[in-house]
Amino acid sequence: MNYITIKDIAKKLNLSVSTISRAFNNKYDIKKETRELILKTAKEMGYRPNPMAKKLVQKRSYNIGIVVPEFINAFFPEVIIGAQEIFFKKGYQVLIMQSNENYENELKNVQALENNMVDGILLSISSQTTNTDYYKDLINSGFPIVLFNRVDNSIESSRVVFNNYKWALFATEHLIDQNYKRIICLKGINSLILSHERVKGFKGAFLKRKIEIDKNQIVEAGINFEDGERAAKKMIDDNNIPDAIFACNDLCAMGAMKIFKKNGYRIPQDIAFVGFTETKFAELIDPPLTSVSQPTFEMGRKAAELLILQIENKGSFTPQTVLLNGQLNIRESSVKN
Amino acid sequence: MNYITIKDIAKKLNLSVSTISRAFNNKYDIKKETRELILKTAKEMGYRPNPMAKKLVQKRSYNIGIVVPEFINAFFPEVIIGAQEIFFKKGYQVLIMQSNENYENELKNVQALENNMVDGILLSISSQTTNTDYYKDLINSGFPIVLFNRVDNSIESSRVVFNNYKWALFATEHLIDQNYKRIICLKGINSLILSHERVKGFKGAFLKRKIEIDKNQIVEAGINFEDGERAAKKMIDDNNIPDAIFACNDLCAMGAMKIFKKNGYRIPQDIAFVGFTETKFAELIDPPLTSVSQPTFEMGRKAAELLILQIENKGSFTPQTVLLNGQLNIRESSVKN
DNA sequence: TTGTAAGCGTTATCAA
DNA sequence: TTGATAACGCTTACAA
Repeated sequence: MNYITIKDIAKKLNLSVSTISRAFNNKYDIKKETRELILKTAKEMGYRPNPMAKKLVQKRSYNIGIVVPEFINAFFPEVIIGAQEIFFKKGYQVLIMQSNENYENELKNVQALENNMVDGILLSISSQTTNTDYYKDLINSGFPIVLFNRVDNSIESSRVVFNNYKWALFATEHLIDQNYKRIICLKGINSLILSHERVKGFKGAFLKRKIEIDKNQIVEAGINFEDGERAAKKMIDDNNIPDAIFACNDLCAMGAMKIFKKNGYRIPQDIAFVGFTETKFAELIDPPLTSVSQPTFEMGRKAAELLILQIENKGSFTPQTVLLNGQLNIRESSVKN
Repeated sequence: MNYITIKDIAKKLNLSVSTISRAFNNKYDIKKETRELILKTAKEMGYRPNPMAKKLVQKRSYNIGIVVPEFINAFFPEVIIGAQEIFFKKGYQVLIMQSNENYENELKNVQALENNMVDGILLSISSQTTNTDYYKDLINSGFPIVLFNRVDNSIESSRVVFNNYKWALFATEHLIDQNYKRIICLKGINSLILSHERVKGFKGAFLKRKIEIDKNQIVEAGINFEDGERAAKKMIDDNNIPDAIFACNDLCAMGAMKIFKKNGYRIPQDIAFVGFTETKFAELIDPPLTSVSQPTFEMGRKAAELLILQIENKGSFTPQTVLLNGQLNIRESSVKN
């Protein structure tokens, strides 16, 4: 749309293009008045620097790639907003890709971003990603990658993760404190580290309180509504009814709640519920669901900062891990009055 | 990461750079064997074209901007995925910005995208946007913009919208057919055209069935859960209880449902409910909510196609409007058995 | 069918 | 403090 270049400004002011260029990058010496004149004229002429030319000569794309497994729950969009906030301020553009929880897509996305010469990538791996060799090679070749939320511990990179252990422990303690006795943990997706950490936190709470725990207290479920429904149905069929449930995921909790309610169980009088990864609906359902909320925007901001740090200090850089804290939002579903 | 250029290939094969370039853009004459040799060698050498150089000389950024009002509900993320699918195939990168339902942000986003020299913008205006002069000027200057979902009819551009009128009419007819008599419409955000269209559809159904309609049947509510709660409370306080409610938004419907349920009303026996803009939770709540679902991904795809069309046929281009159809998902909330 | 060379809009080196 | 000029990697007239 805009064809005014530094050449045009140079011609108009009878200066050289280098002077014009310098006026915009105030790291060089230039007379104050000249500089002001140039800036003023540029504005008048409606000049806008051409980012492509700049990128070409600087051999930097100022593009960042973000690869997430899904885009439908509010979680990742919120992380992305947080990250974008930081990148935008620092002059980076963000290219967002989603893998749809599929490893092939994920790999393609990363490669597409490489082809677009992004300066770095923020990556949250899909639940189906088991082979991370490509990412390891990429990192070893010096390419800046920061993992967030869904990480693989065998990859040596900076990472931003939620303290799943600690908050699962707190959530479980909350149930123990309410004097619930038969507490069940609904486990999330098996392939994700964060699922295991949450289960570990669940166990940790019992350990801390010196209460014995039975392995039947851990039930494989999943992260979807249907997974919770299925798990609840099985408990009812087996006539194995707990008095409290800690679900590793809100949706799963909500599915189980629906089935129990349908079968006449009252919440929390008969069965108490605690969820994890607060969704917007936690407080809207009946009864409102106690859940652990995560600092999504903060996660994005931190990840972005780590990546920029790495990009701008290539070479002298050691991977860092940021562990984020959350909040236990206690609501009716877990409190007998 | 990758420093192999066409020069390197040229040197290695004793050819000129132009021949190499031509091998990759098969619109020029070039001997088949040379071409194949070049492609093979390029691959072996690990050559990747530098997008910045290409963009600089072609004076095209191959960047597209998408500006949405929010990012939290699944609606816009899904539209974006659909759009990205098309753009990606055609070699465009997508820059996503969100205005947080704020006009100032929206304007800043559009201007930031202009500065990044995007080739075009997909825009869905915020609920607070009343002044669209900037966008009109931009369009008049020849800049390709396609509006989607949240549009302003005074802007002359291509647009992709949902047929709100038609589907609100269908949804309302569904209630009339069930023989509900006192039907209320909960209206959405007043500043959005789509709210008015849905109300028009509501009225249209009565007109079609030759049933008189009272203006008290339209109640100002909003699009949030709390808006629905508030509206329901008021009806209860006023002792003005309908036997069916058509809410212009699922969340609003769910808020109202919660209050009525809490006050002992049964759904659908006492009050039937129909929502709009299906959320993932429509079928998960109790009872499952009848709602109109929209083709979100399709909306993104169509908008992307229109924008590409416009970008690639600059000059000879007339704005088009695409009107999308949805689906009425009938569930328990609106059907007495 | 291939090569030469100018040019895209910047930055950056060197000289003045 | 400023200017001339090469360079970034590619495309594209024009020439051969």
